[in-house]
Amino acid sequence: MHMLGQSFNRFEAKRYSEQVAQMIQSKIIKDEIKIGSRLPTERQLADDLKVSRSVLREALRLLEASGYIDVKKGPKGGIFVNNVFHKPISVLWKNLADNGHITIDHIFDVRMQFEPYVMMEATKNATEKDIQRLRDLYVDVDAHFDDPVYLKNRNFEFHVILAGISGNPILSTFTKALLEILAEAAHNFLDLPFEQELSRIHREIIELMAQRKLTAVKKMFKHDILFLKNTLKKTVERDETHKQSKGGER
Amino acid sequence: MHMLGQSFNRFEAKRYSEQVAQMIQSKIIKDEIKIGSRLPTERQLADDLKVSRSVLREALRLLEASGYIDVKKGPKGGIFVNNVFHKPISVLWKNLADNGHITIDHIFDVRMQFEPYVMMEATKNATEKDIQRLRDLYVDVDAHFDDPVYLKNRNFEFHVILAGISGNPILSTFTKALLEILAEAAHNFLDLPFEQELSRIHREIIELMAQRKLTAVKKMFKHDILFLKNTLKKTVERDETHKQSKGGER
DNA sequence: AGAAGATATTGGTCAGACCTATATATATTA
DNA sequence: TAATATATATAGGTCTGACCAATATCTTCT
Repeated sequence: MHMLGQSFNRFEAKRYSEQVAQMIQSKIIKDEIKIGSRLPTERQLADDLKVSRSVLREALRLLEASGYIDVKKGPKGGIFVNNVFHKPISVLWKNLADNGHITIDHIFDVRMQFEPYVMMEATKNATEKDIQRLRDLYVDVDAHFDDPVYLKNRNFEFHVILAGISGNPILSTFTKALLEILAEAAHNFLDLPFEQELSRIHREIIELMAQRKLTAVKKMFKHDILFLKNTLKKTVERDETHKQSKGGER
Repeated sequence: MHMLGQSFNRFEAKRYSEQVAQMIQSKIIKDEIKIGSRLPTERQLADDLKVSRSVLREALRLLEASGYIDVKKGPKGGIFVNNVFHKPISVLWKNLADNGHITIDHIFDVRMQFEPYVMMEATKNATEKDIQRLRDLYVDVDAHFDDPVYLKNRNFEFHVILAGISGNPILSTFTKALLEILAEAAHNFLDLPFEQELSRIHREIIELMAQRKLTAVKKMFKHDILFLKNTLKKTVERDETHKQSKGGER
């Protein structure tokens, strides 16, 4: 690799892989590469950037770990750009939860601490368009009211969009990270009545937001989180107790 | 690679590189690999794990991005394990701050929101040993009271230790991430009187903690953060104004 | 003793081969 | 005709082995 256009970050990064990752990241951030688009193949990209495929791949691992891209195999596969703030901080985070170093309580202590703030900021900043976006999220929900996966995805997305409306990229990322960790810690818990109730609460929150009822929103939102917490704790604890009967030791 | 001991995460991860990364990560977390120790060379490790060096290196990039390891060149170089919660989330985060997508305000909005909570939890949970650890941090500070770098490191470490005492790994990681981003956004601002004042505040906080004066601690801590914010904002804004005279366009 | 240079160690990069999952088209069969 | 095999091409995943480059340490020369 001779030179990647310019130098980055004041002093040039050490490895080519880091430079490549930062360059692609910059282009994504600056919207020079559209979200959802597919980058050239590994071989092509490596060639374009004048680096070996190994270097390119190490760069991809970085971008992937930070959630900038998804990589899929096969034809119609490739390297896809996705919304930065819609992706987990790192695959390795999940492992933390799985190792028992992060508990449900840890997660909810943090959520209770700063998601209501996210909620407040979002309510203050929300434009009519934002509110509409939230409503749209649940517009087809009645048609899928028996589909737990559909509901779960909506309910997840709700929090992500909210963080986005807050206008603070850090909040977006943290929120997303927390939800990802939570999903892992809760062993991807899925329950229809539970998701239905969450949808109901969320839609109620949206309308309160539309009316800018700050206090009510905050109260409802805390209710939302606590409801989630209690349900999950019960399930997970029940799981833990039954664990002994399962063979897998790891 | 035939099999890495066991399978991970319920369903096996896709790539070997991810499996390797998770395996090494697990060993670090379980303390089977000591912090500070040096892993075998890339060639040796790849050989041990029955994977190619390429796969091993992609795994290293993941671990590095998540702060689990440091990699240095040359003899006496190699792969070093470091404290997970003492390292930045990712090199790419820094780039975000550098691109102006994350501002000082974003960072401090978040810090103000949840670091006081960290402070509270730490004060509640702190053992005598914890307090002593904090005092030790500043024990040699008088001898280095003219050394801004020394002070800066202590003041940084203070917040990290505090998050550790809180007992919530998520808070630790977020705190560290915020501080790393901040350092980048503030262009590694360094000023002697400023660091001296921070040291003073921190030592005061430690003594208030020792006496479990919750309210006083919280108040002092907020003061600490706001002082930091205001100082930084002034400096950074001044920097921004002078920017035009600098040639580098990037 | 001190400076200059040789050497060994370890990560960094490269090139090219082959493996594997998967979407799509084609052929086969009920 | 419609459902189901089977072939094929695409794009990532893995492997090998070579060579480059930074750096700590030892050696040699002044």
